[in-house]
Amino acid sequence: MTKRSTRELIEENADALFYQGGFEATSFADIANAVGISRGNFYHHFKSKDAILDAVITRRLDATRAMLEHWEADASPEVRILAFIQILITNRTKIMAFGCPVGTLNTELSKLDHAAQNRAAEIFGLFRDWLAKQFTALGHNDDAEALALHLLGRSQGVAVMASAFRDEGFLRSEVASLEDWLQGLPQQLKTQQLKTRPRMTECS
Amino acid sequence: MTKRSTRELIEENADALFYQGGFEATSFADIANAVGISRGNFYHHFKSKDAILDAVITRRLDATRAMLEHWEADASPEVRILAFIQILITNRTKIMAFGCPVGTLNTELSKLDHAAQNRAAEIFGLFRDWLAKQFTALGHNDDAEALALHLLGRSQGVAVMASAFRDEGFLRSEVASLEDWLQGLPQQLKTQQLKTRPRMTECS
DNA sequence: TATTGGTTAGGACAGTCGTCCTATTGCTGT
DNA sequence: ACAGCAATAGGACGACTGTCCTAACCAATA
Repeated sequence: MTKRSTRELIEENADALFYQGGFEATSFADIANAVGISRGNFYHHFKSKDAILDAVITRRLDATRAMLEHWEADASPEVRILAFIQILITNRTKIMAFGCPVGTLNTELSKLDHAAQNRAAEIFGLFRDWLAKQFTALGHNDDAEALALHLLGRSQGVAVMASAFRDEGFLRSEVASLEDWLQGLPQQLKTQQLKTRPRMTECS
Repeated sequence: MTKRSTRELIEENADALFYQGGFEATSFADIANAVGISRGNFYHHFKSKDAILDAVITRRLDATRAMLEHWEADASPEVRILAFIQILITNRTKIMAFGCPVGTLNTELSKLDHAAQNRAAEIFGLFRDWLAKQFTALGHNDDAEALALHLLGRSQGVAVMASAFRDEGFLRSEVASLEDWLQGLPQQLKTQQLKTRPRMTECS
């Protein structure tokens, strides 16, 4: 395994701690303790708490770009959008415990009136633009961005409610509903029909 | 105007500050300063920060019950559910700045692993049960609760995204989409047809 | 070997946090 | 008028915060 630098270790641990406990509630001491270094050493790599937040957001932006690029290898726009929807299932345990990393960070930074909130929203922007591209490929010329935002919003709602109630059944039910919603969209240029599969009870 | 007691003033200010800045980021000094009293006086009324959080949650539970009871005066279940959807419009400015008070509090308390998160989720529970009652009145015997949770989740997603992007157009578009979703539901026992009205561009 | 410069540790700093204590004020009932 | 008690003010407390400083280490180079 590649040995990661101290700076990378700090970013990794800060990323996880900000997700699990929130930015404000996570202290320098928490991060330094998780990495196993002194606060002085920490300060040698990041000169302020905002600097580490900035690095974490950059890290998440990069990770998101890489994930979206990876999904581009999928056969059709439908399958790519389904890959997005499926992350709710893949990350369900963490989502039920801590919510969506993107949504909760934006929510917190909004309340703190933090300057980095705009950069955090860019992560949403990446998903929005990528999803809009997929919907455009499905023939939605005028409403591709609206569809992308709608899907993003639905996902965020699922994360918030599943976290508040710790309700995996609700999460799975809403994912099934989203998949049906995608399948039911009018698709002018649709080239490939998804095979139908059994679904859970749904409500829309 | 009725003169409010110091305790009520504390609860009011703490409620607003917890909403606007978050629970963790709001200090005793912030609240005492907003009310205009000393920290010592504050501690005479609430012996810990958890105690004031508990009072704020109780306050929100009571306010929610009162609001739901008030909506019961509306003519039909459809109109009552529409009243719920319309709070996104009514509170749009605050929602775009601070998100949904219920959702953001639950999100924060989840991350803090705070014992009061269960009580905070009860506020969602009030909405869920009330909405389920309305859907049941519309003839949805089996899926009333699923419909209620779906609508709650949709609303939460709207709040998160509208707050992240400060996008009022998205908020209004999603509200219109929700109204159409409600109107398009199969309603076995529907007694009154809503009059159609012009809608914004929507995406589902 | 001597020097350099990046890395690390650990403590100092002022400020703030939630909490607690004491003294004083002000009202109420007798 | 006086006793009693709630309400209020203000400061002390230890712990923790983000920040900064200095000294030691360690590897590479001259």
